[in-house]
Amino acid sequence: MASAKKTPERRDQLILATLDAIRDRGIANLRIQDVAERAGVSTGTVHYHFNDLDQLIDDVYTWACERFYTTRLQALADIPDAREQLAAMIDAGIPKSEDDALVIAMHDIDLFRRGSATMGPLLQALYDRQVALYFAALQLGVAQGHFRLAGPIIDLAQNFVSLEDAYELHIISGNRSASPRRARELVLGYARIVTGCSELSLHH
Amino acid sequence: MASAKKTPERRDQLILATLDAIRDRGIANLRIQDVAERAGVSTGTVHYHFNDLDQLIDDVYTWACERFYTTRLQALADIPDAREQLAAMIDAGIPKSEDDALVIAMHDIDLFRRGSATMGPLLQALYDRQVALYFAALQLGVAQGHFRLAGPIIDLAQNFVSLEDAYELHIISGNRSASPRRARELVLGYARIVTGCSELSLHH
Amino acid sequence: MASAKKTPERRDQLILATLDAIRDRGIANLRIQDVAERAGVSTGTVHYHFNDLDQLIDDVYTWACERFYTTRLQALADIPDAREQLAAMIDAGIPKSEDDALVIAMHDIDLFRRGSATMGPLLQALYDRQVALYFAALQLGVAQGHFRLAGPIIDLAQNFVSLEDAYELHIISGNRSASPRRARELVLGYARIVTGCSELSLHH
Amino acid sequence: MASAKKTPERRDQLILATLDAIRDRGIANLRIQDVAERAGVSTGTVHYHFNDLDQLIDDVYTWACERFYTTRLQALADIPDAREQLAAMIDAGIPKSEDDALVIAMHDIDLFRRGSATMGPLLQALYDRQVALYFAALQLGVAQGHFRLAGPIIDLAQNFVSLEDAYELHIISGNRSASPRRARELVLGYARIVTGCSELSLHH
DNA sequence: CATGAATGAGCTTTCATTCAT
DNA sequence: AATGAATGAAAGCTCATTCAT
Repeated sequence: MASAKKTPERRDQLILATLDAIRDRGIANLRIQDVAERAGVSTGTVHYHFNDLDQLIDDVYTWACERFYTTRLQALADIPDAREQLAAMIDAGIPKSEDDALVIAMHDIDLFRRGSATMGPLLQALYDRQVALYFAALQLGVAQGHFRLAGPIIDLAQNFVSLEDAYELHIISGNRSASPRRARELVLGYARIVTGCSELSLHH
Repeated sequence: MASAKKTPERRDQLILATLDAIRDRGIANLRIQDVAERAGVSTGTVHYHFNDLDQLIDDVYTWACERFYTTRLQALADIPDAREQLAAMIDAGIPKSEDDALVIAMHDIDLFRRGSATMGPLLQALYDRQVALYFAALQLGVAQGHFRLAGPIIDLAQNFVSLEDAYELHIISGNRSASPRRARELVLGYARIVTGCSELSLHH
Repeated sequence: MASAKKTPERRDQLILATLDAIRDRGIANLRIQDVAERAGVSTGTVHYHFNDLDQLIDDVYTWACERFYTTRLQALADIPDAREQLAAMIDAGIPKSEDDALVIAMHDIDLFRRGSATMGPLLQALYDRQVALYFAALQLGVAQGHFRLAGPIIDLAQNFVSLEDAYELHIISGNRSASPRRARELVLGYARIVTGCSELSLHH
Repeated sequence: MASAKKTPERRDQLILATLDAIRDRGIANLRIQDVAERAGVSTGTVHYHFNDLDQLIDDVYTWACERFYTTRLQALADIPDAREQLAAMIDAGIPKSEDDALVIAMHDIDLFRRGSATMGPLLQALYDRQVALYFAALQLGVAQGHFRLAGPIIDLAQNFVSLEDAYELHIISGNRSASPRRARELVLGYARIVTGCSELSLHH
C-alpha cells in the first residue's frame, strides 16, 4: 500500500472525511476538494496520501468492508445464546438511519466500481463472510435446540444476508415503506419462520 | 414534459441507447457522447430531445420503472394458478444475466439520484406496486387452497420484493455466490417455506 | 438587398420582432429563436428572409435609423414656429419610457457593432442628419427673431444632439436621476439658455 | 467577494487584461480565452480567480467605476481656481482617443448588463458622483466671483455629465464629427455659455 | 509534510445553420 | 415559402493533478 508510512492518523482522518463526503454529495459528485474541506486540509494533502482519486476510493472501500464486518463480528463476541446472536446480527446489519455513511459509501462504491477487477472480489468476500456469520448462528441455534430450520442452512443464511442488503438499500434511498424499524420487523419475521423459534426479538 | 412532441420514435431510440450506455460505462461515467454514439446520432440531437443530462436520466428512469412493472404484470396476465403465478414472478423478477441493461440502469439511477426529490417517490411507487403483485399472488394461493402462509401476508410480500432486489444487485455486481440460477433457487426456497407449498418450481 | 423580393410584409414583421427581442433579451443574448418566437414563425423562416444573424442585425439597424430620423422629420413638417419646432424635436428625441424598443435596439447595435465598417458610417450619417435638424430649427428661430444664440450655431446643434443621446442612454439604462420627464426639463433648460428664449416649453 | 484572498496582483492583472480584451473584441464576443491570452495565463486561471464570466465582468465594472471616479477626483485635488478645476474636469472626462479601454469597458458593460440588478445602482452611483463633482466646481466658481450661472446649478451639472457621456460614446464609436479635440471644444463652449466666463480654456 | 495557485483535458451546453419534406 | 429535426463548431465550466514554495 502506497501510503503505509505516511502517518496513519492523517490517513484515517481522510478516509472518514471521504465517508462523510460521499454521504453528503454522492459518489458521482465527489471531488477531492470535498474530502479536503471535511478533513480541514488542502487538496494537495489528499494527493500526498492517496496518489489519485481511484486509489482513495479503493482504500475507503477496503476500509469500510473491514470495519463493517469487524463491527458485526464484535457484536457477537460475548453472546452465548444463538437466539440473541441472531437478533444482534439483524440489529447490527440494518442501518439505524438513512444517513449511515458507512453503508452509503459501500453501496455507492459498489455501484461506481461495478465490473472493476479490484472491487468485485472484495464485495464477494464480504458477502461470503456475512453468510458465514449467519451460518454460524443458525448452526449454533440448532445445536442449542432453539432452532428447527425450515430449509437448507446455507440457503437460509444467504437469504438473511440478501434481505439485509435489500433493506440497507431501501433505507438509504429513503423508501418510506421500508424504514429502519420496519426493516427490522421484517427480517425478524423471516427469522422466526425459518428457525421455528417464535421467541426471537430484538430486545430480549 | 418538454420532449413530448418531438418524434417519439427517436425519443425511445435514445432511451434504449442510454440503457446500453449505462450498462457499458456505468452511470457515473455516462457522457452524452456515449448515448449519441450508440444511437448513431450527434450529441446535439440528444440535447434536442432531452434538454440536459439530468432530464435524460430522469426520463430513462421513468421509462424503465414503467417497463419493468408492465413486463412483470403481463407475465401474470393469463396464469390462473397462484403457484404458477408466483413462480412466474420470481422468474421474471430476477435478471437472466449480469448484463440486463434495464435492471442495471434502475439500480444505477437509484443510487446516483439518492436524495433527489424527483426519484424518491418514483422508486417507492415501484416498490409498492411490486409488493402489491406478490400480495395478489399470495392471496390468490390461499383462496385456491394451495398456500398456508407462515406469516402476515404483507410482510411476506415485502420480503419477496426485497429478496429480488438484493439478488438483482448481486447479479449485476457479478457476485459468483449469487448467480441468476442460484438466486432463483434461493427465492423459490423462501417461497416454499412461507407458503407451505412444496410443489413450487420454476418450470412446472 | 438579398431579401428584396421575399414578401416585404413578412420582412417587416421579422424586423419588428427583432426589436422586441433585443429589448427583452439584450442584443448579446439574442437568438434566432427569440426572433422566430416573437414573430410566430419557425427559425427556418428567419433564415429564409435574412441569410444570417449579422444580416438581420444590419437590416434592423438600417431600418431603425431610417425610422428614427423620419419620425422626427415628420414631427416638424407642419410646424411653422421655430420655438415649437425646437420643442417638438426635444420631445420626439427623448424616449417616453425605458422600454423604447427602437432606441434600445439602436444603442445596443451601436455597441455590438463598434468598429464595424458597415455600421460606423451609418451611425455618423444619423448623427449628422440630427445635427442638421437642430441647425435648421435654430437658424429659423434667428430669422424669425425668436432666438439670440449664445454661441456658434453648429456647436449648439451638436450639443443638442449629444444631450439627447446621453439622456436616451440613461433612460434605457434605468438611471433614476435622469427620468424621461427630468431629461426633457434639462434639455429644455439648455435650449432656453442658448437661444435666449425663455418662452420655450413642451406644451406650448 | 469570492476572490478577495487569491493574490490581488494576479486579480488586477486579469482585470486589466479584460479591459484590453473588451476593447479589442467587444464585450459581446469576449471569451475567457481572450482574457487568458492577454494575461499570459491559462483559462483555468481566470476561472480560479473569478468563478465565471459574469463575475469577472461585474468585478471589472466595479473596478472601472472606482478607477474612473478616483482619477477625476485626483485631477482636482490641488487646483484652487474654479475655472481651472472645470477645465480639468472636462479634460479628464473626455477620452483622449477612441481606444480608451476604461471608457469602452464601462459603456460596453452598461449596455450589456442593462436591467441587471447589480449594475443599475452602480451606474447611477457613478453618475451622481460625477454630477457632484461638477456641482462643486460650479459652486466654487460662483463663490470666487468667476461664474454667473445661466440656470439652476444642478441642471447645469447634470448637463455637463451628460455631454461628457455622449461624447465618450461618440468618440469610442469612431464618430468623425465628434473627435476628442472637437468634443472638448464643444463642452468648453457649453461651459462658457452657462458660466458666463469667457476665459475658460483647457490650457490656461 | 502541507499548501494552494496554476494548469488543461474533458465534458456539457448552446445555437446558428442546413436541409429534407 | 415554411417547417423543425438534425448537426457540429464553439464556448464555458469543472476538477484531478502538478509543483514551487
